[in-house]
Amino acid sequence: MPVDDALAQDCPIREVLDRVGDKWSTLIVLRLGQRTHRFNELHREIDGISQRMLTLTLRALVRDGLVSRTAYPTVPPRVDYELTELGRSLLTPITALHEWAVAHRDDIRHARAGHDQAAHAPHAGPSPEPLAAHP
Amino acid sequence: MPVDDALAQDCPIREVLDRVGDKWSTLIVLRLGQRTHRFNELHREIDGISQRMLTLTLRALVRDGLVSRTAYPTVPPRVDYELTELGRSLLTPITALHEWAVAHRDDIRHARAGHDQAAHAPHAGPSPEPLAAHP
DNA sequence: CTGTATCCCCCGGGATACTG
DNA sequence: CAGTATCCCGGGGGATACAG
Repeated sequence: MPVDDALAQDCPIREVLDRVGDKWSTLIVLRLGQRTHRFNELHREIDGISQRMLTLTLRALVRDGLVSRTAYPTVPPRVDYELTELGRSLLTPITALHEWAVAHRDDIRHARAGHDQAAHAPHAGPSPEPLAAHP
Repeated sequence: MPVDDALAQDCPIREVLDRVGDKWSTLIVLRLGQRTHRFNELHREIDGISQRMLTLTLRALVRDGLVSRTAYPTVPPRVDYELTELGRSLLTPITALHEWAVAHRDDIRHARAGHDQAAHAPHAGPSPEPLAAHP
């Protein structure tokens, strides 16, 4: 499929990005990629997530068929969340993304540092502006 | 590298997700993966993006060393944006993500439809609740 | 053409309290 | 334990106008 289609307005990648895009979904999927988790396990392990967002994000993931929810009618209640096969298949690309992040984190750090320093420097731009006239 | 590290609080994937996460960055990178673009070309081709967000997102991408900006001091001005090598390397994982999206868009659609229908159905859940007592 | 500067609204999402 | 229900604030981001 041509990439152009992916860039059209109603393209599928937008839907996916709306899921992968929010950090919580991705972090949850990565966690569940390790093993099945209970609600509070996720709550404890994913630092900074609020109960509300954990609930909402899990609901969305279940709705999209990426995560399965199993409730045991015991007291106290127990609910297990685990990746579906679809969810596990998503693990592949987001793991690739994760690996890229790890491999290039320093590149980004350096780029930022260099860029910020250039901005604060007194003057004399690092790159001589290209000169040209265009039609 | 163990995935656990990626799930720690200050993990690199969070930084990356903050970039890839917002839909605009990814769409811009995909566009620039095709070819160099001028400002207004991106503005026209990326449906729905505001001038403000295009500017801000491009600035962030340049700052992170993913995109290079070349301004020609002509009148009218002309500015070219293109992926750096780092940017092109990012293209690989997000293309993988894109391909996943294309391959599984229907799966998600169906999952959603099924889930929503089950919610609206009069009664009789589709999956018989598992019964068990746990320690 | 390529931005910058403002205004301003909306809602994402945190904090807190309550329930089955 | 596993959620729901409310309140409420900040800032993300659109619309618009202006500038080099």
